[in-house]
Amino acid sequence: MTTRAEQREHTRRTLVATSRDLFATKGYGAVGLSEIVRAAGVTKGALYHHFESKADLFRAALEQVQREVGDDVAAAAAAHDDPWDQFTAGCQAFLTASTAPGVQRIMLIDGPAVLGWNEWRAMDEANSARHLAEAVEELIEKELIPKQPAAPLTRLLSGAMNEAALWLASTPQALPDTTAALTRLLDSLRT
Amino acid sequence: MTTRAEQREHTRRTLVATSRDLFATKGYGAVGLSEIVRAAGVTKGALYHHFESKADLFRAALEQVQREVGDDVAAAAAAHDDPWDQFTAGCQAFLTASTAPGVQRIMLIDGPAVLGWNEWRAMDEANSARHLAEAVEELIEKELIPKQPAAPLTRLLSGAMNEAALWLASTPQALPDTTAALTRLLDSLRT
DNA sequence: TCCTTCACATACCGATGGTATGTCGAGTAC
DNA sequence: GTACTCGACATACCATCGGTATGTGAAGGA
Repeated sequence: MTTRAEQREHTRRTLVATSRDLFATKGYGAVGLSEIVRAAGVTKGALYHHFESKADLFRAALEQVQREVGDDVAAAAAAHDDPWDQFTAGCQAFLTASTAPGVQRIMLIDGPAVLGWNEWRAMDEANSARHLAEAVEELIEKELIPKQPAAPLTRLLSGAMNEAALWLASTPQALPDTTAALTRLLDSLRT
Repeated sequence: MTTRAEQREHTRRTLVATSRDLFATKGYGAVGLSEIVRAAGVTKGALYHHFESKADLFRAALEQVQREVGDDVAAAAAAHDDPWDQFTAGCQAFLTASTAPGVQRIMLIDGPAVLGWNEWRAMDEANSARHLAEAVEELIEKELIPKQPAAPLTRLLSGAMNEAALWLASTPQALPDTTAALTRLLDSLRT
């Protein structure tokens, strides 16, 4: 026998997981609710019992993706002691994680379009991009990077890596050149 | 009396112009075809006579936006003789042009989502971002930037500036800090 | 045991992107 | 100048979509 809370959690999880797959492979606009509920084995009633709109369901999927990427970045950084090594390792880990299928489309393409850039940014900051901001702040504080406001530089780097990840998705053979270029860029920032 | 070619060109222009305004202010998904044709003073028949889908109309609007931005960048670069000055002036011009209303949403948010990243990239390369690629190649060739493949660095810089433009839209007071950070980043690349 | 509540399922709605067909005037051949 | 063609739309229509209102049966507290 399954308790109600278990059942609830199970349905919600399935909904997020299946919609995430569909959103990632076909894009938000090309996926209908009917397709989602069919693949999840529930009805539209269930969907609207858990989420208040299609965009709200997408938001849940996006949050999951961002948390996964954020965890990957944090884990890669934690493997080093030196702040600078943590920083570069985290950046490379972000590139790798973002190139994985099931991430790109949701996190970098449809995210801003569906939720609006401001909300997307807020979520990004709260999850995956938070580590980048903290790392940059620390490097500036320890003067491994010239004293300057942290936020603008963080955004520049975040944008550069986002774009690189998108490019790698369609040009995977450019991975070595791209990581090299990123490393060169980061190194050139050093004091 | 108006010739047929004139009439044709006129309706097409108004369609692109009005839809561009609507797309820019409300976003692609939130604008209906009925709203577009009403604002343009034509019917859906006319729209589908000129464009084969809503996305195709968007494509025309995007192309217009990109060309304008590209022209701005080229003009700013042409005002200088030194290659490095051309480069930095073009980058700053891109930031300014992209921050203008009626550009951001279409070019940076909805563009990739509606047309897919690959097509968006191809259009970007063909129009506004072409100048950046050429500038980077020239700088590398003249060894003002260390010898390296041009494409990856171009993408990193393009992404950084796109993100900066989006950030400035919601945080206009950060303009001086952001241009400073960009300048610092570009300078640090120099040989 | 009863009865409320919750987790859905069913049935339905307006609006949307897209299409098929109708219309009317500008161009063209004679 | 007349007749015919064709292109630039307008009108009418359709399937599907996101979203809502209502029904239902089982869980779980009293």
